[in-house]
Amino acid sequence: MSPRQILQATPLFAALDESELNSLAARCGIRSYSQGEILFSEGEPCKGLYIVVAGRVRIFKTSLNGREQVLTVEGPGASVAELPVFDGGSYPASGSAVEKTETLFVSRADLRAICLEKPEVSLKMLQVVGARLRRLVGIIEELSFTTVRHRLISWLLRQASTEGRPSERGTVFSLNASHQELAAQIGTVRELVSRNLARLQAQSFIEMNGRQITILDREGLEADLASII
Amino acid sequence: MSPRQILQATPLFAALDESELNSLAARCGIRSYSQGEILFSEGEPCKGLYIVVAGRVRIFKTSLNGREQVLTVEGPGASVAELPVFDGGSYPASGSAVEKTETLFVSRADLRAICLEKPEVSLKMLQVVGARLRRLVGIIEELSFTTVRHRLISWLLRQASTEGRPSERGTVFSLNASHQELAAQIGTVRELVSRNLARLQAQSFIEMNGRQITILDREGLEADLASII
DNA sequence: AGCCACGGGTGACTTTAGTCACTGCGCGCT
DNA sequence: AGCGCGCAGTGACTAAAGTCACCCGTGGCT
Repeated sequence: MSPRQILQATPLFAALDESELNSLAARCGIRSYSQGEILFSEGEPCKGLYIVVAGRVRIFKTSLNGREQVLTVEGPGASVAELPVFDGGSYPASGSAVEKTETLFVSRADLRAICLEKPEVSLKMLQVVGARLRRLVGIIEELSFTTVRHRLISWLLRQASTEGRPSERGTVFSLNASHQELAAQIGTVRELVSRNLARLQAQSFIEMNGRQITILDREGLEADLASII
Repeated sequence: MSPRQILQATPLFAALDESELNSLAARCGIRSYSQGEILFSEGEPCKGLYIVVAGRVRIFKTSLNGREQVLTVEGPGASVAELPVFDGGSYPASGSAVEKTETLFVSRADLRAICLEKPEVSLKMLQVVGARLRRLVGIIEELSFTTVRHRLISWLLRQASTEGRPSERGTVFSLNASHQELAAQIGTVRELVSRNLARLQAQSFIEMNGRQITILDREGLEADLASII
C-alpha cells in the first residue's frame, strides 16, 4: 500500500482532497520497526507524529526501578504522539512496536501547515486527542480507586468483548500477552497477575488452558466489580 | 469586567480580531457559582466549555464509596472541559467551584464555528489539551509507581515553589486546603495525609504551625523522592 | 543429549494502604 | 455558656500490594 493510499484511509485526513493528499504523501516518510523496537523515548524532543499502518504500537511510561505502565496500544489507522506536536514539548512517554510494525511519519511543520489550511483536520485531531484524554482519565480512575483484582477483571471482560468468540461454556479468547505485559497494562507486577488469575480460576469465574481463557461466569465477574465498592 | 474584555484576555482567543471577539462575546453567557457548587457532573452530556474568569474550578472523579481524585484545579484565564466539545461525548469528570467563581460559558456550536473560521484557535486549543494530557500522564505515573509519601512530598515541593516565600528557616507557605482535599489531590485518604505529614515533621523535613508549613530540608525531601526508586 | 533462557507458579515475608473507631480542638451559633 | 459541627490526630487492625527466592516446564540451541 502506498503512503498516498494509507493517508486516504486514515480518519484523521479524511477531509483532505486529492491534491492535498498527494502533497502530504510526498512529504511523509515510511518507518518500519521490528518487534520490540523503540519508536521514540520519553523526554526526547518531538519531531512529528506517527500513523500506524500495520502492526501495533505500545505507549508506556517506565519507572526508575524498571516497572512499566502502558497508557495505550494503537493499531492500524491510529495516530500516535499527536500531542507534543502542538505544544512543542518532548514526548511524555515512550513508544515501542509490539510486533513488526510499519508507520508513516509526518513532521510537525507539515502537520501544522495542514491544520492551518484545513480547519477540519484540527477538529478531527481534537476529537482524537479528546478520546485519548478519556482513556487516561479512565486509567487514573482505575489506579486511584480500584484493586489489582478489579483491574484484571476489567481487562478480561474488555478483552472478551473485543476478541472473544462464544462457545458452549462461555466466551473464549487467547491471551496473546505475557503476564509481564498484562501487569504493565493494568499497573502492577507479574506475580500479582499470576496469583489473581489463579484465584479467579479457583473461584470458577474463568478457566485457563495454556493461552486460552474462557469466561465461565461473566455475571459473577461483573457483580464482583460492583461489589468491591 | 465585561465578557468582551475577558475574552480578549484569554490566551485561547488571542487570534480573534475585534469583530470576532464582539460577536463571540455577544453569544457567550456569564455563569457564577458559590463555593462548592457544581458546574457540571461526570456523565452529563457536554454543552460547551467554561472559561474561568475569577475563582478556581476543581476537576475531579468520584468513586462509588465516596473517594475523590482531583485531576486539576484551574484558575482565571484557563478553560475547562474543552475536550468533550469536540468528540461530542459526555463530561468524563465533574467540576466544582473551589471558591466563589465566575465563568464564561461558550456553547459547543459557537466554539466549533470559531475553530473552523480561525484555524489558529484550533491550534491553540490543541496546545491547551496537550498540556492537560501531560498532566494526566504525570498523575498516572505517580499513582502507578510511587507511594503516598512520595506524592505528598512532591505536592509540598510543588506548592513551595509556586506559593512559597523564603524565610530564614526555609520556604514557608500556608496550607489552604484541608487534609481531605489534599488527599483527593494526591490520590489517597485523609488519614494517610495526616500521618505522613506528622512523620515528615518528626523527621525534621518540615515544620507545621497551624496552617503554616515550612520546608526545613528541601534537599532531604528531594533525596527522599529519588531514593524510593 | 545437555544446556540455557524465558515465562510462569508459588510460598513466605515486608511494607504500604486503607478502614474503623474514638478523641479532641476550634469556631460559629443560639 | 453550652452545643453542634467540621476538621484533624491517632491507635489498632485488616487487607492489599509488592518483594524475594526459588522451582518448574518448554522450546530453542549447541
